[in-house]
Formats: sequence, C-alpha cells, structure tokens
Amino acid sequence: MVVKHGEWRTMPADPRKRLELLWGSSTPKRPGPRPKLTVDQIVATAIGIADAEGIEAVSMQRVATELGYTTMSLYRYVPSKEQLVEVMLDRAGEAPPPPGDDEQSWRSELENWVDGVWAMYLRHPWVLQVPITGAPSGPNQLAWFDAGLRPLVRAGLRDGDLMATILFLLGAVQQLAQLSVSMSTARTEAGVTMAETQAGYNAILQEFVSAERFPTLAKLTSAGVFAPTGLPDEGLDIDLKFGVQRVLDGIESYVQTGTS
Amino acid sequence: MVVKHGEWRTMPADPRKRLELLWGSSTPKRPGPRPKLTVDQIVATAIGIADAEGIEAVSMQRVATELGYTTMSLYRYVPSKEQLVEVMLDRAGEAPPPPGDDEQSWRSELENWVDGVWAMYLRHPWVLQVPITGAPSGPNQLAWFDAGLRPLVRAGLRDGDLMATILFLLGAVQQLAQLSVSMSTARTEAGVTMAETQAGYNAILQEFVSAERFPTLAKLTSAGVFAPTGLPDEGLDIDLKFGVQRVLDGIESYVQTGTS
DNA sequence: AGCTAATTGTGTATTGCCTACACGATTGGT
DNA sequence: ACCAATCGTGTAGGCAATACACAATTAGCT
Repeated sequence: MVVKHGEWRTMPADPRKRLELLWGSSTPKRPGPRPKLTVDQIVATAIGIADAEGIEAVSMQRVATELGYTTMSLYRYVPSKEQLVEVMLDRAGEAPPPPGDDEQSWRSELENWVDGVWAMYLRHPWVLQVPITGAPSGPNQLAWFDAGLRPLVRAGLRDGDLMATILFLLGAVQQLAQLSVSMSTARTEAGVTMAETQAGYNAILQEFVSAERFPTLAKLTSAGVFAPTGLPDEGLDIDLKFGVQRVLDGIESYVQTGTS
Repeated sequence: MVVKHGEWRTMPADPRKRLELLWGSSTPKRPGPRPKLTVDQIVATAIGIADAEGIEAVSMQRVATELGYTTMSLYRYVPSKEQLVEVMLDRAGEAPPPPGDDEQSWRSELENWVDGVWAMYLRHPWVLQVPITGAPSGPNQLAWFDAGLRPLVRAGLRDGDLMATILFLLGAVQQLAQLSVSMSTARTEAGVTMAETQAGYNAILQEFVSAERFPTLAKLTSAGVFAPTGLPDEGLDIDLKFGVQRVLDGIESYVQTGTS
C-alpha cells in the first residue's frame, strides 16, 4: 500500500500478528515438523548479545549462529528483524517489582518506581538506542506503566492527568539514562577515566563557549560546574532525583490547590 | 586500541577533528585541487533527505547522488557517516530564538523555550531517532542549552541545580516529542486516521489489559481515557505542558523554601 | 617557468547485512 | 497410508559503509 520512490516497501505489519508475537499465543495443532526453536529462545539470545555487546552486534546471522542454526531459520519464528527487536524491547523490561504494601507514601512509591526504571535501563542500555515505533503495547511495558500509575492515583491526580504525568516522568528518566549510558560507553571505548572525560569536556567548553555567545553557559563553566568532581560515577542519577523531587512537589501542590 | 572479537574496530574519532567539523575551522592554504563541495552542502543535503523521508533514507550513496558526485567523494569532507550524522544533529537544531527582552517572567520564558524545542523536534523528527553519542558539544546544541539555562538562573536556582533541571526538562520534551512523532508516522504509514489508531489501541487494551494483571490501567481504560477523542492531533503537547507546569511549580516552591 | 608534494574526485573491491525463494524432510489429520 | 502444511536449509540478490590505489589538479619554492 505504501510506495516510496516507485519501489514497493514491505507492508506495515499486521497489528494482529505483532500482538501475537508480543503476548504469545497458543498455536493450534498443525501438520509439519515440530519447531525446534521458540521465539523466547531467540529473543533471549538476542538480548544476551545486546546486553554484552550492544544492539549493533545483534544481527540475524549472529543470533542464529549463537543458537546453532542458520540465519534463515529465524524467519520461521519472527517475521522481520524489526519485530524481533520490538519483542526484545518488551522482554528486556522484565517485570516491575510487585506493588508492595500500601504502607509507604505515594511519593516514595513513585521514587522507587523511577529508580526501578532507571536501573532497568542501566541493565539493558541498548533499549534506549532503539528508535521508538509506537505506543507501548507489550505486557511488560504495560506492567511498568501500571506500576507507575498506581502511586499517582493514590496521590489524587485526576484520570486525565495521569497519563501526562507518567509519560513526562518516564521521558525524563529515559533521556537521562540514555545520556548517562552514552557518556559511560563513550568513555569506556576511549579507554579514558571519568575525570579525563570531564576535563576534556570542560576544556571544550573553555575553548568554544565565549561569554558573548553563551553568556549563561560561560558563567557556569567559569564557576567550575563542569570541572572534574572526582566522583566515580557521573552522577546523572542525582540530577534525575532532583528533577523528580520538583515534579512530586509540583504534583502535591497541584492536587491541593487544584489550579492548573 | 579497541578490539572486538579479534577484529579491529575503527579508532574512536579524534575529539579535535570532531570539534573542527562541528564548529567549522579555517583551513590554511594547501596544495591540491580546490574542493568543489563543502561540508555545509553535504550536511544540508542530508538534512533535506532526512526531513523528507526519514533518517533511514540517508545513505552516503543517496546524499552523493543528490549532489551529483560519487559516494566516495563525500569521504574527503566527512570521515564517516557517524560523524556526518553528528553534524546533522547540530545543524538541524538551528539557532534558538534570541533571548528577547527581560519583561516576561522566567516562567513564560521557559515555557517558550520548551515550545521552541518541541517545535524543532517536530520539524526534524529524525533527530530523535538518532542514538545519542555523548554530551552535547555543537554550537547550536550549546545555544539551546544556554537559552534554557537563562530563565532558570533568573528563577533563582543554584548553580549546581541548573544542569539537573534543564537536562530533566529537555529529556521529557525529547521523549514526548519522539513518542508523538512515532505515533504520527506509524499512523501515516498505515494510512489510518487518528481516530482509528486510537480506537485500535483502545481495542488492544480492552483485549489484553485484565483488571487482575494491570489494575490501574484497566480502570483507566474502562474509564475511557484512551477512547477516541476526535481531536485532530494526538495532543501529547498538552501532556507536555501539564508536566512542565508541575516542574515549574516545583521549582518555585523549591527556590522559596530552599528545601530539598 | 618548473618541480615537488599534497589533495581531490573517482573506480574498484571487500565485507556484512536483511530477506525472498525454492527444495527436501517431517508430521498431524483423515 | 496419503495429503498438505510446516520446518530447516542453501542460494542468491540488493544495498550499505568504507579501504585502497590512481590520475588529475594546484600552491609554494627554486
């Protein structure tokens, strides 16, 4: 249906099939040899490779070889690499921790949720490198969503504001995690220490950030905000926590006053 | 220096070269034929393709053909595709609107900044699909940074909190824009209207979201939060505005009370 | 003016990737 | 026992990034 430059493109995947793949469907008995592989095996192997060597190391050949089969055999289970990745994304999200008791405040429950999401992205950094294809529809994705919505409901947010808030929070976490991971891997690949990286970045800023062109940034640079801190980690999680606290404060006052 | 599975990988790019490419450096007179192309031409062409057909349509061949040159000729100007994309990212960020007068409040200045970032991402959706490689170091990226920091300084935030806040906000904007764009393009590719997409998503949720597994989500679904609204646009920008307001409120109270 | 050496655009070739297609082997249902 | 669907595989096509060598070009020095 979709034509690009006169050439045929693969049809957009049948949404029904996509969901079957994501949620796993019971296949009725059919003739033919029994499958020796499973989608789960393939996905697990692919995730293993991605965890260890990054998403760019995941190719159909590589996954198949790792499993001891031919490249094409995978296509009996997965219609395309794109859809394999889609399933990988959901599976990598594991399951969020169980709801837990209602004893803790909604604030700390949400803080834990954020920490959980953050930790998950650090466990599977490649997840952040995969371009988003649409609204989340896998079971684990939805589970995380659900887990995040719960404390917000307890906080007293209205139905219409729930999605906005959770998407906003999730977005901030994802982007900060992505930045953190990318800086970390860039550092590792260059074989440089944290202090050196920061020093290098600081030097860049010193060189190019003139006070006329970037007044505020220049002030910060000379104030030493980007100077090497000596901390072992880059501490973007601290930045995240700060932002989350502001949001939580904002929600609290919003619920109390009811003002937009 | 970096070996993967016994094979050589390309050396991490010399940071000096990367910056020269990003900031543009004056080349001293050298022997040899005069270059007929410029980096700017190449980048502009590549951005044009990306704007029109998405980042996946940008290949060295494609860019070269568009310019009327051979594929390999581009490598005289750009060391690798990766670095070409890096420059594209910065150039696509254009320049943020000038600081403007100090008459408006820091809140509305920051709101405008958010709107500006949002609009930029909708103009160049492919920017969000490119995996981040490190901390921003291009001139336009830094300019946006600077523009966002200014109102925060006026708000009274401490130096150490400035970066955290702007990164947090930027992250949320980026991720929401990415989601918005991806839903929009997915819809276009499928040739479906907005209402149909939403109806489809609603149906998915109806089918798979059981109250036992996703209690909160199920409640929202049956409350009709995901039901087709009939709005022409998906309205994620409204969700964004809500989140931004909460953050601004949070910042305000933080500055006033000084509590963490 | 002539020589040298660097630089440009190009052609060729390598490697790796995704995936369409056809073929023989396998197996459930009738 | 047969039929037809399904499995794993081999082959092959198309595209992408990029290393390398070669001829043409040109600035600066003699």
